Amino acid sequence: MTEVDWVSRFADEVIEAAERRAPGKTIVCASGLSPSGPIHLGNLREVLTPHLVADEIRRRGHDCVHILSVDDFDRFRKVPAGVDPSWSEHIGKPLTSVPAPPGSPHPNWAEHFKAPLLAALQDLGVEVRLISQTEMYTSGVYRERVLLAMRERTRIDGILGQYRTKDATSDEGEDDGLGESGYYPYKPYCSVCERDTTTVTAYDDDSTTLTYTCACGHGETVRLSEYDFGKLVWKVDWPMRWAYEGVIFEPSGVDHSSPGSSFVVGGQIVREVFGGTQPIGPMYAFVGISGMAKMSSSKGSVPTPSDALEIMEAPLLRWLYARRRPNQSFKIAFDQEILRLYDEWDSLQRKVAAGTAEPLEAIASDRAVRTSSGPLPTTERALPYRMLASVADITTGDDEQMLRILTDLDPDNPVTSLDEVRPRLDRAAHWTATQVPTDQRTQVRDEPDTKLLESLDESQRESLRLLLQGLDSSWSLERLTTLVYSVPKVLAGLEPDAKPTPEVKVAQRQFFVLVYTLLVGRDAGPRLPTLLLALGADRIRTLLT
RNA sequence: GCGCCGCUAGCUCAGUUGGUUAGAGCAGCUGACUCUUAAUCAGCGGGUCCGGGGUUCGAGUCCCUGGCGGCGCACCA
Repeated sequence: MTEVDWVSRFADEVIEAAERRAPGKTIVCASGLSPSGPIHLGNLREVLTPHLVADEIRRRGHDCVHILSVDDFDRFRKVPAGVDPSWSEHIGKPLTSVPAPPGSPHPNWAEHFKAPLLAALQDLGVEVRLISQTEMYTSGVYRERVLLAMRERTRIDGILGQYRTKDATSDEGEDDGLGESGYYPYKPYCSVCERDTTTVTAYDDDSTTLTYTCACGHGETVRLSEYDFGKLVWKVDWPMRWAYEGVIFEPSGVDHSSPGSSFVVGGQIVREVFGGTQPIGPMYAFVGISGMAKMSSSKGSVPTPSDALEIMEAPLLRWLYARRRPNQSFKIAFDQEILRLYDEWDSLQRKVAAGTAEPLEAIASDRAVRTSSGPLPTTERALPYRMLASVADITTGDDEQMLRILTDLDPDNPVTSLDEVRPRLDRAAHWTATQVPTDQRTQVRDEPDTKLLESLDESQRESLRLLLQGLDSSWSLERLTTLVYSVPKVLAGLEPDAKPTPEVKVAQRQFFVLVYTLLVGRDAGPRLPTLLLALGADRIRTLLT
């Protein structure tokens, strides 16, 4: 078969471009993230898209590195809701110079948001070479490029000018050489207050002396060839890094698709100023969330990769990103949809095992379950997520009870330890506990429904009596199953193991509804024998009499 | 105003360089099942491929033009 997915197509393109641009050298795929706040599932696409492509390139035997640039040298822009307003004094400082939010174990703001992402990436099997922009700038490795950009500032200003649309006539005055109003692609952080509330007032190419004033009152003249506390403005910074790292592939969000956006402008700057080439850069669409029980967006609590990994296993999350082309938006299920999603995944795994999966499906599955370094951890015994969620629901996640129920499930091949069904069980339990609305949780009644009990007719009472009578001698999942189905038969005068007539079937339904109503206050619930087993005989007696 | 993306079955999406009767999963319907992991299995029905033009022997696919929806941009990173 010659079916190819989007990952493979990009890999073709990247390998070809790499051979043209830098034959024999390690292929560079790149991602960039700003740790200015929680790194959410949309940002994950910035990492997973190059990851999948890089992984495919490696699978084909090429040298390939995936770099992850962390823009931790960006300025702290605003204090998010929920953080002490006093943090506003840090606005303008590099993210690595801002203290982490209160209570965080991390040394600074950037670390605080970066750490959980790195943990998630590890779980996802994503291997990257981390690059801290703070380290890069302050260690001076970009120095030559910074000086180059300053020397070329007029050219850069001209390029940027081509994309400026706002009343170009008003304050336009050929101000190229005029110190104060001149354009500088570099912004120093103030050496006293650490903020970027600075203005460059003079620069001399030969001596590289740069004079700036800061809103804090400080002002000084430094030698840019020695001063490393500052950075290129974003639209110049990005192309500079493309050239520096030799990036061949780096996607970007759709917000970079506008005219005059950094990706478009960057393409011109990297060519004309840095003598580099623009990477292949698909735009990826946004990732939405379905469900996410009542998380008010005003609180700014958008789900992160770590949040997703608490309710689903890593291969499943990888699958979601791998099976859709980058330009398609998709949603990640935090609501009931996840049950369907897991069903679909399990069914796909069965098809793959049987060799009956569609080629494209099989490819997506393969990208989800392994990387070029090997397979991702899986659950040894992949019981249906739906069932695990149910078991967690009625036992409220109690290990002992869950094990008992799971053990009784299949007596011929019993679950002997919860570890067999982990980590999937933990994901399902966590989902049940955190995402299922309380009105959909199984809520076992505290008190008997006396009103309903009193209104029952004689045959209904008799059915309950028969059930209670048989409880003790039927205390296993299988025997309880037999018991609950036999009650209506006996009531109809048939043998307990008689073949059910249509009338009996109707009676069974009604009986089940009655028991469900009395136990959980609804007309349906987890499979009845399972529910009974979970509740225990005493509780059942209390509620049914 | 400008730009990017999307529009195919009730829903979520496949549909390869244009090529026979447009596919899948879920949902739905029907049936099976001494009988239910909030099931399972088998089968069935279901589409003006957003509208309108054009190119072509042939268009879901290419071009133009409207519409609707999402996202973004205007010297911010």
